[in-house]
Amino acid sequence: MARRTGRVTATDVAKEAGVSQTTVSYVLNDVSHQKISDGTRRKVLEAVAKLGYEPSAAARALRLGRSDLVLLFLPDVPVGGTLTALVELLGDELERHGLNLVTRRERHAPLKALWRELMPAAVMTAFDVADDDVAGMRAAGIHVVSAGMGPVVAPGVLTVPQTVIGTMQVDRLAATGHTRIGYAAPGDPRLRDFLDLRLDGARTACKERGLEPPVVLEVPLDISAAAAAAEQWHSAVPAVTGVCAYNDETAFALLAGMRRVGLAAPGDLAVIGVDNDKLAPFAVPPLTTIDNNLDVAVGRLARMIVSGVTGQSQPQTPQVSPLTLVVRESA
Amino acid sequence: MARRTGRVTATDVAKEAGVSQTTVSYVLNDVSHQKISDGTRRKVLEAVAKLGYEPSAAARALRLGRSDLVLLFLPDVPVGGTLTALVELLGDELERHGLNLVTRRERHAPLKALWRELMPAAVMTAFDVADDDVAGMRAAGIHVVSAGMGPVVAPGVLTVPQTVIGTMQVDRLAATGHTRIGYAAPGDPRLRDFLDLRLDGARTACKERGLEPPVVLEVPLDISAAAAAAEQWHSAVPAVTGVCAYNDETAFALLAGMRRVGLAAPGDLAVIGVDNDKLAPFAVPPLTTIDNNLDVAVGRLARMIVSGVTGQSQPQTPQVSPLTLVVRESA
DNA sequence: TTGTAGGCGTTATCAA
DNA sequence: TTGATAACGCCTACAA
Repeated sequence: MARRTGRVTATDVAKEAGVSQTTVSYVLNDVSHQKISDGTRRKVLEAVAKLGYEPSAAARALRLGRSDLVLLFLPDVPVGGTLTALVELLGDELERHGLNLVTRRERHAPLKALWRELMPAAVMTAFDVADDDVAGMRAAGIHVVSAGMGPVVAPGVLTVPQTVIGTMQVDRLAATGHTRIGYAAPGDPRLRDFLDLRLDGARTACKERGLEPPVVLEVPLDISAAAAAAEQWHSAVPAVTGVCAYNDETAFALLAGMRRVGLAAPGDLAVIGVDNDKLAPFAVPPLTTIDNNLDVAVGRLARMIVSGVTGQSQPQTPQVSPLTLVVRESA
Repeated sequence: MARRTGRVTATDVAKEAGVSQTTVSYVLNDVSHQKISDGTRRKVLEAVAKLGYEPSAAARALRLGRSDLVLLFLPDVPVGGTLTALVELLGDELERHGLNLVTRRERHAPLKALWRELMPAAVMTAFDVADDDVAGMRAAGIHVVSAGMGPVVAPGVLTVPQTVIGTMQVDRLAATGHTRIGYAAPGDPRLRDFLDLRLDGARTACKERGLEPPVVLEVPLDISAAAAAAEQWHSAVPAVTGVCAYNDETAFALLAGMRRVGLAAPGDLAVIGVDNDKLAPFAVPPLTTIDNNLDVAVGRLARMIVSGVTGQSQPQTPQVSPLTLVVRESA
């Protein structure tokens, strides 16, 4: 008695097609070193269609020692437009290859417990990850791809160079004549790691140009606080005339604060963001920003993963995500 | 010879603890009808910790006939803040209960193939789903929860009443003295279904108040186009003085367009959005909008799912997501 | 070219 | 209170 659950199994298909279950498996996975007669193949496929058979992912994973899951570990930061887009794009791309994306936040699950439990085909981390963790996963036959943010450049790593972001912001402000630079830091402490890197980039760029280091003020997503920061920059001596915002959200808040105290961009204070948020063109004035071109980066990541999983080991050269300046009116 | 893969199995734990593999299973799942002596339990747990054992999700799923995956089907619309938040919140909540969220877009995968393949513990759909599909899943022991958008009110369904959104927008405009209403439709055709419902709500509200039906214009995320629409509303006879925007994005575009042609909100044209986007307070002027309180709604959904999966069948009463008006300055 | 048989790691039934 | 043992559905040497 096999049939206790309502599930249609490969054995059912075999019975329906009048062949052995082995043959069904061969047909479905079209094994290269096996010749299947056309008649047999057709019979099997018909039976599959007729019964509506779907292979059990669990059984397959158990047998193969790896599932068709791809684990995405995200840093524990508030999801902005950037990470959202990453998840969406990646999910779409992977599912096109029969892979399923499972997303987790760093904090909740110890990385190791999860990959051991799930036996994913690949793990991707959106932050730099400890070398021995990577080694463990690789040893278990899992393909690891990480999107680091630091200066690390290694095989299997796609680097989104956070420091360069800060540098590009300062470059733009300097190019438009600003010599006293401010930096608008976000309120959320969880963004600390990213902030430090971007800020580093900005500091370096200032130093290289012989400018004073940027004047860092916190600009939370609150108009009053943003207004206070704006005034502080504006009334400093010498006055800060251009501000790098941590991201577009912060830039929006800053612009709103400036408006409240009668300061205009870019005249009184130029503002440049990061992310090229969907709403950036509609800011007042339209927001100049840095676009991280995530769609391009994610395409590469997805390709790395897919080619890794499907065996054809890609060149695996280190990749750096392209950053572009989007000039509008605020800086 | 068992050890071919590097995996630590329950058998390894048993050997280490000097008990049978069965006992390990009992301890780990603390089966209620089984008494385990404290000494045995301790030995097992120590062995688990020492070896770093993690149960195989695949084996478990195969044996149980259901995995710990929860399948989320999203409508094929551009992910706005709303859906993003939903995915994030739901994922966080579920992982707290050991469930893993897998997200798919409607278009790509036929619903049926996917749940048959994955044997998920639960399926959640962010749209109304065909009754026989639901029946099929329920028959397979899968818990189904859907977040419908229509007027359907059924057990296991959380309704986000899209029509009410339109109604509330008109209500607000009417309450502030507007009698000629406009409706700003988004450019993306994939939003059609949502649009129709929201627009219906707006139409109904107008009719009930004895107002003309809303003047519908398309406002894509493009300043020039938005400007043209704004002028058209403003110069109509009688002039449209208040506009319901499909969502906050559309509202931002509209406000930007108005600015370009010298129209001010709410004086020349009042604008009310939907979503309470993070950036809404920073619009010029700050955007009045409808908040769908997704966090609340998602909390309920997650609870429905978790309680369904863990067995304790919740009341399962139909739920309606709470909508609130957030008054700022644009309307 | 097709079929037989064994095992992947778990849970659950039954006997000890 | 504990331990053998049989599935769960699939893949894959190996035999026919």
